[in-house]
Amino acid sequence: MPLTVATWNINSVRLRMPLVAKFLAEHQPDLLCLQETKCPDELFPEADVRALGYEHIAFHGQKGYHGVATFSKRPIETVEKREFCKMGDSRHLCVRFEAGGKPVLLHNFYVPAGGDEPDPEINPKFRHKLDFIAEMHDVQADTDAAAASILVGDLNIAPLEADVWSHKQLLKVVSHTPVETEGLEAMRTAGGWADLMRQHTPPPERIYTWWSYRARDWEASDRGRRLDHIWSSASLTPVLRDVTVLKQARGWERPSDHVPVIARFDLD
DNA sequence: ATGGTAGGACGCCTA
Repeated sequence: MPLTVATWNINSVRLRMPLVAKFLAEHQPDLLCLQETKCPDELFPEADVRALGYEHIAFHGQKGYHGVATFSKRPIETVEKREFCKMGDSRHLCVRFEAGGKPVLLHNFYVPAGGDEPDPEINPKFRHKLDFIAEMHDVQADTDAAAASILVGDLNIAPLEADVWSHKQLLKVVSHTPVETEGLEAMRTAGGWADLMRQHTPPPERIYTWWSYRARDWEASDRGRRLDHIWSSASLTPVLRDVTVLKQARGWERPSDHVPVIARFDLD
């Protein structure tokens, strides 16, 4: 039985609990990391998640915005809920679990979207996004705290040309500007992280995990971006079996604008 | 060049 880890920006966990239930029933990942739960901790639907067979739950939420949560079939220990940029936002959650008899750290991130104007001088939200990525530099893949690390989440950046529907048309659009894409790649390599979604699907093959709500027909126009990511320490790349992007979830009833991404490892 | 949709919480911010 492979170890399976999934990530999904759910855009309100309470509204979309039926979709979470459908996804967990059909795919049964060992761990699921959600972003944009938009749910204060005291209102988190823990009982619903337990009823789906996920007994081990950690969350870091706030009212109205942001929020991350990690569900697991195996025991987890909350390691850290780190505050980035002294903003008081709930955008990170790190848990530890065991796989292959060894401890693994799992970081769940929701990186700021950054607003519309890609200029940090006039747009504080873009400044915040760049500062957030800079602060992520000290989240390292190799630490004394575990034998391996996984980092997942909505990083709100599509780093490669093959991660967007039009590289040229998105060069000045927040999520694909050079300062973001280069910043994210610099942070990823400095941290010792491997981009698992590109291990078996290298460019120029396109990968998207997000399609805007604003399109008349998201599937026909297919103007997607790869904003969601699964990274790991080098210790896990030899045991990566595959990564699946569940594109069909974008067509479910009242969907999130992001779809789940699932990585399977030959570990138990 | 613009505006398009969605969620939380109920006027407007964020994505």
